[in-house]
Amino acid sequence: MSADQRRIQPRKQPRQVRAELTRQRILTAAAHVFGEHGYAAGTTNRIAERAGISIGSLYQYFPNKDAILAELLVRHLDDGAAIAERLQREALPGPIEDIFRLFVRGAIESHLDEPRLLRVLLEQAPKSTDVLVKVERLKTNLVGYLRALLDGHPEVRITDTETAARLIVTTVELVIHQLVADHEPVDIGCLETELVAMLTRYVRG
Amino acid sequence: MSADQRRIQPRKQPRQVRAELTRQRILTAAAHVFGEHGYAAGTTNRIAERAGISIGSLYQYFPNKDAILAELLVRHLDDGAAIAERLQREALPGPIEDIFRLFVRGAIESHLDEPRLLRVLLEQAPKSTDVLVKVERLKTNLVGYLRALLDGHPEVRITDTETAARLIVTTVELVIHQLVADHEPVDIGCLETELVAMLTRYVRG
DNA sequence: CATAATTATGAGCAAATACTCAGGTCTTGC
DNA sequence: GCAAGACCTGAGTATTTGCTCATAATTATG
Repeated sequence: MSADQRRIQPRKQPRQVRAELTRQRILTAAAHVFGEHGYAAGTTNRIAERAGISIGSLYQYFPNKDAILAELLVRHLDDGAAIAERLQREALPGPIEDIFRLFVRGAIESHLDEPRLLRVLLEQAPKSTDVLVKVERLKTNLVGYLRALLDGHPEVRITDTETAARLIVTTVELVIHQLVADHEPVDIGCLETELVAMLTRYVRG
Repeated sequence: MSADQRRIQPRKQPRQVRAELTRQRILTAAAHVFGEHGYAAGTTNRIAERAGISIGSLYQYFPNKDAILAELLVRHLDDGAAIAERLQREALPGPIEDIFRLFVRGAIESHLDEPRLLRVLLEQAPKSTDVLVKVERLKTNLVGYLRALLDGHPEVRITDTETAARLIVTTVELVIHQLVADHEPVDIGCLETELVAMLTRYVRG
């Protein structure tokens, strides 16, 4: 397939309005197609067709197929980072349970639309170093914040806060991915309640 | 790509010893190649090359590429089912913490070798109805067993045992998949300890 | 209105790859 | 030792698909 991706800028910059519009149409179509067919079967021609443009136009805005999915992933990561930042401002000192609830809600919130695409993003996304760094940065940020929280909160009775923070972040992320994108419809409310309960009782010892 | 898979039996049956040997060599090679390159880039020619046989021989034992991965998945599922069955016999009435530890250890145990392949299996495996049924059956079995355990154990103080059982099974499965196949080496011992602690405190209320 | 710049088109190329088949080699059974 | 069947071979086929490029259409500029 491909692994190079040496051409970063497929063209200089979109300068007209219709150009930016076409770009958006491509990304929207790609989100649908990748979510529907997966990455391998989500062909560029299909994306162009769904976007209502020609295949040539598509390649004027993206250097290759990987770049399209990477762009979608970057957008999702930026959304996640924004939510995480918001949470870190909102979460005033209070019961650890409330903080966890905010945390879990934020995670659920950012995965409600387009769960199928999300799955593709995280499972089959081409692992360009550029994007991987961004993923790692977001995760490290979350883990660091959570660890500081665990260290400073009076309710918390845990020694290995490093491992605990990682476990919590990983658990929330994965469980939500799984259950939101799952075939069997799970009640989101129940899930939230139980997940928060699990985390709370865990850290309170 | 492919989605048919109408030819189930590529040939009647292996009747000589070398035939069965070749079959094994193909599966072993496929496990390596899929684990190394992923499903899409794990070409049948590469598998044949690694197995030291010709591409024609490969297609005498498997009707198509999907079938090879499906066979690997079925084997892993059978292993998992065997371990689960063993656990359900071993786990005598005792502290819930000990039971969870056995549970977690069993899960880790069955994912230690070939973690990369495991990832491919679960993320990119072709979802033939046949295999999906087997996955669902194993999961339902585990959830049912765990729910009965939660319902009957004196230490447990949880009302929604159905959701709890699902949450626990999902969490253990996903966290272990993630951390075992992860790039960053996480201490398995720490992980086991914390995971068991989390589950135990969760169900004890 | 004329010229240049930007954007759009889509037939077709090159490469990759799942899979076939005609014809070999090895094993078995008598 | 000799057929008959089981097993193996690998060059080649058919198809898919990411992507290019020559050309056309549209928009900006002066």
